[in-house]
Amino acid sequence: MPKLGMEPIRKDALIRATITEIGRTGSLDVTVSQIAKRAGMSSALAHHYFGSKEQMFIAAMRHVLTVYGAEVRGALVVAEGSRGRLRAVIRASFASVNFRREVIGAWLNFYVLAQSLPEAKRLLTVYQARMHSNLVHDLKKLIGARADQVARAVAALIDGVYIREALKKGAPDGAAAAAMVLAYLNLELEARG
Amino acid sequence: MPKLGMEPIRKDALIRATITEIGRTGSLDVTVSQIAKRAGMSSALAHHYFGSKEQMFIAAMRHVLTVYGAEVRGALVVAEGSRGRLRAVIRASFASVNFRREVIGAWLNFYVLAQSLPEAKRLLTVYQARMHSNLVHDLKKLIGARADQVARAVAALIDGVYIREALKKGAPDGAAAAAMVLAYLNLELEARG
DNA sequence: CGTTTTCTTGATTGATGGGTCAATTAACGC
DNA sequence: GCGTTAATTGACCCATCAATCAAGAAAACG
Repeated sequence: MPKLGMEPIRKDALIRATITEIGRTGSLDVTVSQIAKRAGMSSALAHHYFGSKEQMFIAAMRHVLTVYGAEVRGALVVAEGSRGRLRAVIRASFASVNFRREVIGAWLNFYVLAQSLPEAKRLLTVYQARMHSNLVHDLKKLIGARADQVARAVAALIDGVYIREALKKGAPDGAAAAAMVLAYLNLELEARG
Repeated sequence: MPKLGMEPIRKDALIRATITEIGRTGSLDVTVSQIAKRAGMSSALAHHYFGSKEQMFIAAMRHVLTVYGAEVRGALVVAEGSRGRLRAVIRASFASVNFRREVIGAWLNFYVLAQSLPEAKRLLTVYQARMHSNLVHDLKKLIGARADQVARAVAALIDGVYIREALKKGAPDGAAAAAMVLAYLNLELEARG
C-alpha cells in the first residue's frame, strides 16, 4: 500500500484536522485520536509524523500564521498609498481564509497555548512584531510620533474583535469586524496630528 | 479538629487557589490536587465542597466577575457626569484588584472555557451585557446614535488590551492600559457628533 | 454520655489518553 | 529477485487524574 511521498500530504491533513478539532471543541483538550480520525488515519501515524501532540499544535499554529502572513503580503502589493496599505493590513486580518469559525476558535486557543508553551509564545511574538511593524511603517508617514501608540491600539482592537467573534454565535462577519477597526483608524487619521 | 463553619472558608480558599493556579500555569490543565494543595487541603475535600472540578472553575470565574462588578459599581457612585462615568468604567476594568498577572491569565482561560462550557458562556454573556449597557447609557447622552457602535469598539478594545497584557512579560501596567482605552474614548467624544 | 453531624483524608477505582513497538505491506534501487 | 526503506496500524504500556469511599476525629446537641 505504501504510496511514497505521503509525508507532506499526511502532515497537511493533520494540521487541518488539528485546527478543525480545536476550533470545533473550542479547547486544547483534543485527543490525538480525534485529530487522526478526522484526518483519516490512525493515531500512531500521527505520532509517527509529528512525534508529539505538542508538535501538532505548533505546526497548526504556524500554519495559521503563515496563511495570514501570505494574505497580508498579497493585500499589500496591490494597495496604494500609506492609507491604502493600512486598510489592506486590517482587511487582510479579517479575510475569509482566516476569519472562519474553526480558525477563530483555534486562534483564541493559540493565545492560551502561548502562555505555557515557549515555542507558541515565540510564534505569537513574531506575528505581533510583524503586525506592529506593518502598521507603524505607514502610520509614521501620516501621523508621525503618534504612530507607535496608534499601532498598538489598532493591534489590540483587532485582537479584541477576534475574541468577541469567537464567543458570539452565528456566522462570523469579517466585513463588519474590519469596519469597526477601519472606523477607528479613520478617526485617528482625521484627528489633529 | 472539626471547627464548624468551615465551608465558606474552604470554598473561598479553593476559589482563590483555582484562580492562582490557572493564572500561574496559564491553562485550564490544572489538577484538583494542585488547587487543593495550594489551598492547604486534600483533593478529596475540594471535591467534597464543590462536587467537581468544573464547579470550581465556574465558581472561580463567577468570583472574578463579581469582584469586577463591585469595582465598577464602586467607581460609578463617585463619578460625576456622563464623561466621568465612562472614564470610571474603563478605569475600573484595569483596577489593581483584577489587573494582576494571575487574574489576567485566568481571564483569558475563562474565555476559552466559555467556548465549551455553557454555564461559563452564560457568565461571560452577562458580563458583556452589563459592560455594554454601562457604556451605552452614558455614550448616548454624548454622541447619540453612534453610542452602540462605539460601546462595542470600547469593549473590544478592553478585551484586546487584556489579552495582550496576558502575553507580554513584566508586571502589568493598569494605568497605561486604561490610558489607551481612554485615549480612544476621547477621540470618539471629540469627533463630530 | 452517646449519638449525630461536620470535617477531613488516605486509599482506591476506573477511565482516559499520550506515546511506543512489533509486525505487515508494498514500492524502490540495484 | 532481494535487501532497503517508507507507510501504516492494532495492541500495548503506563502515567495521570477525577471522582468515590470508608473511616477517623472532634465538636455540637440533647
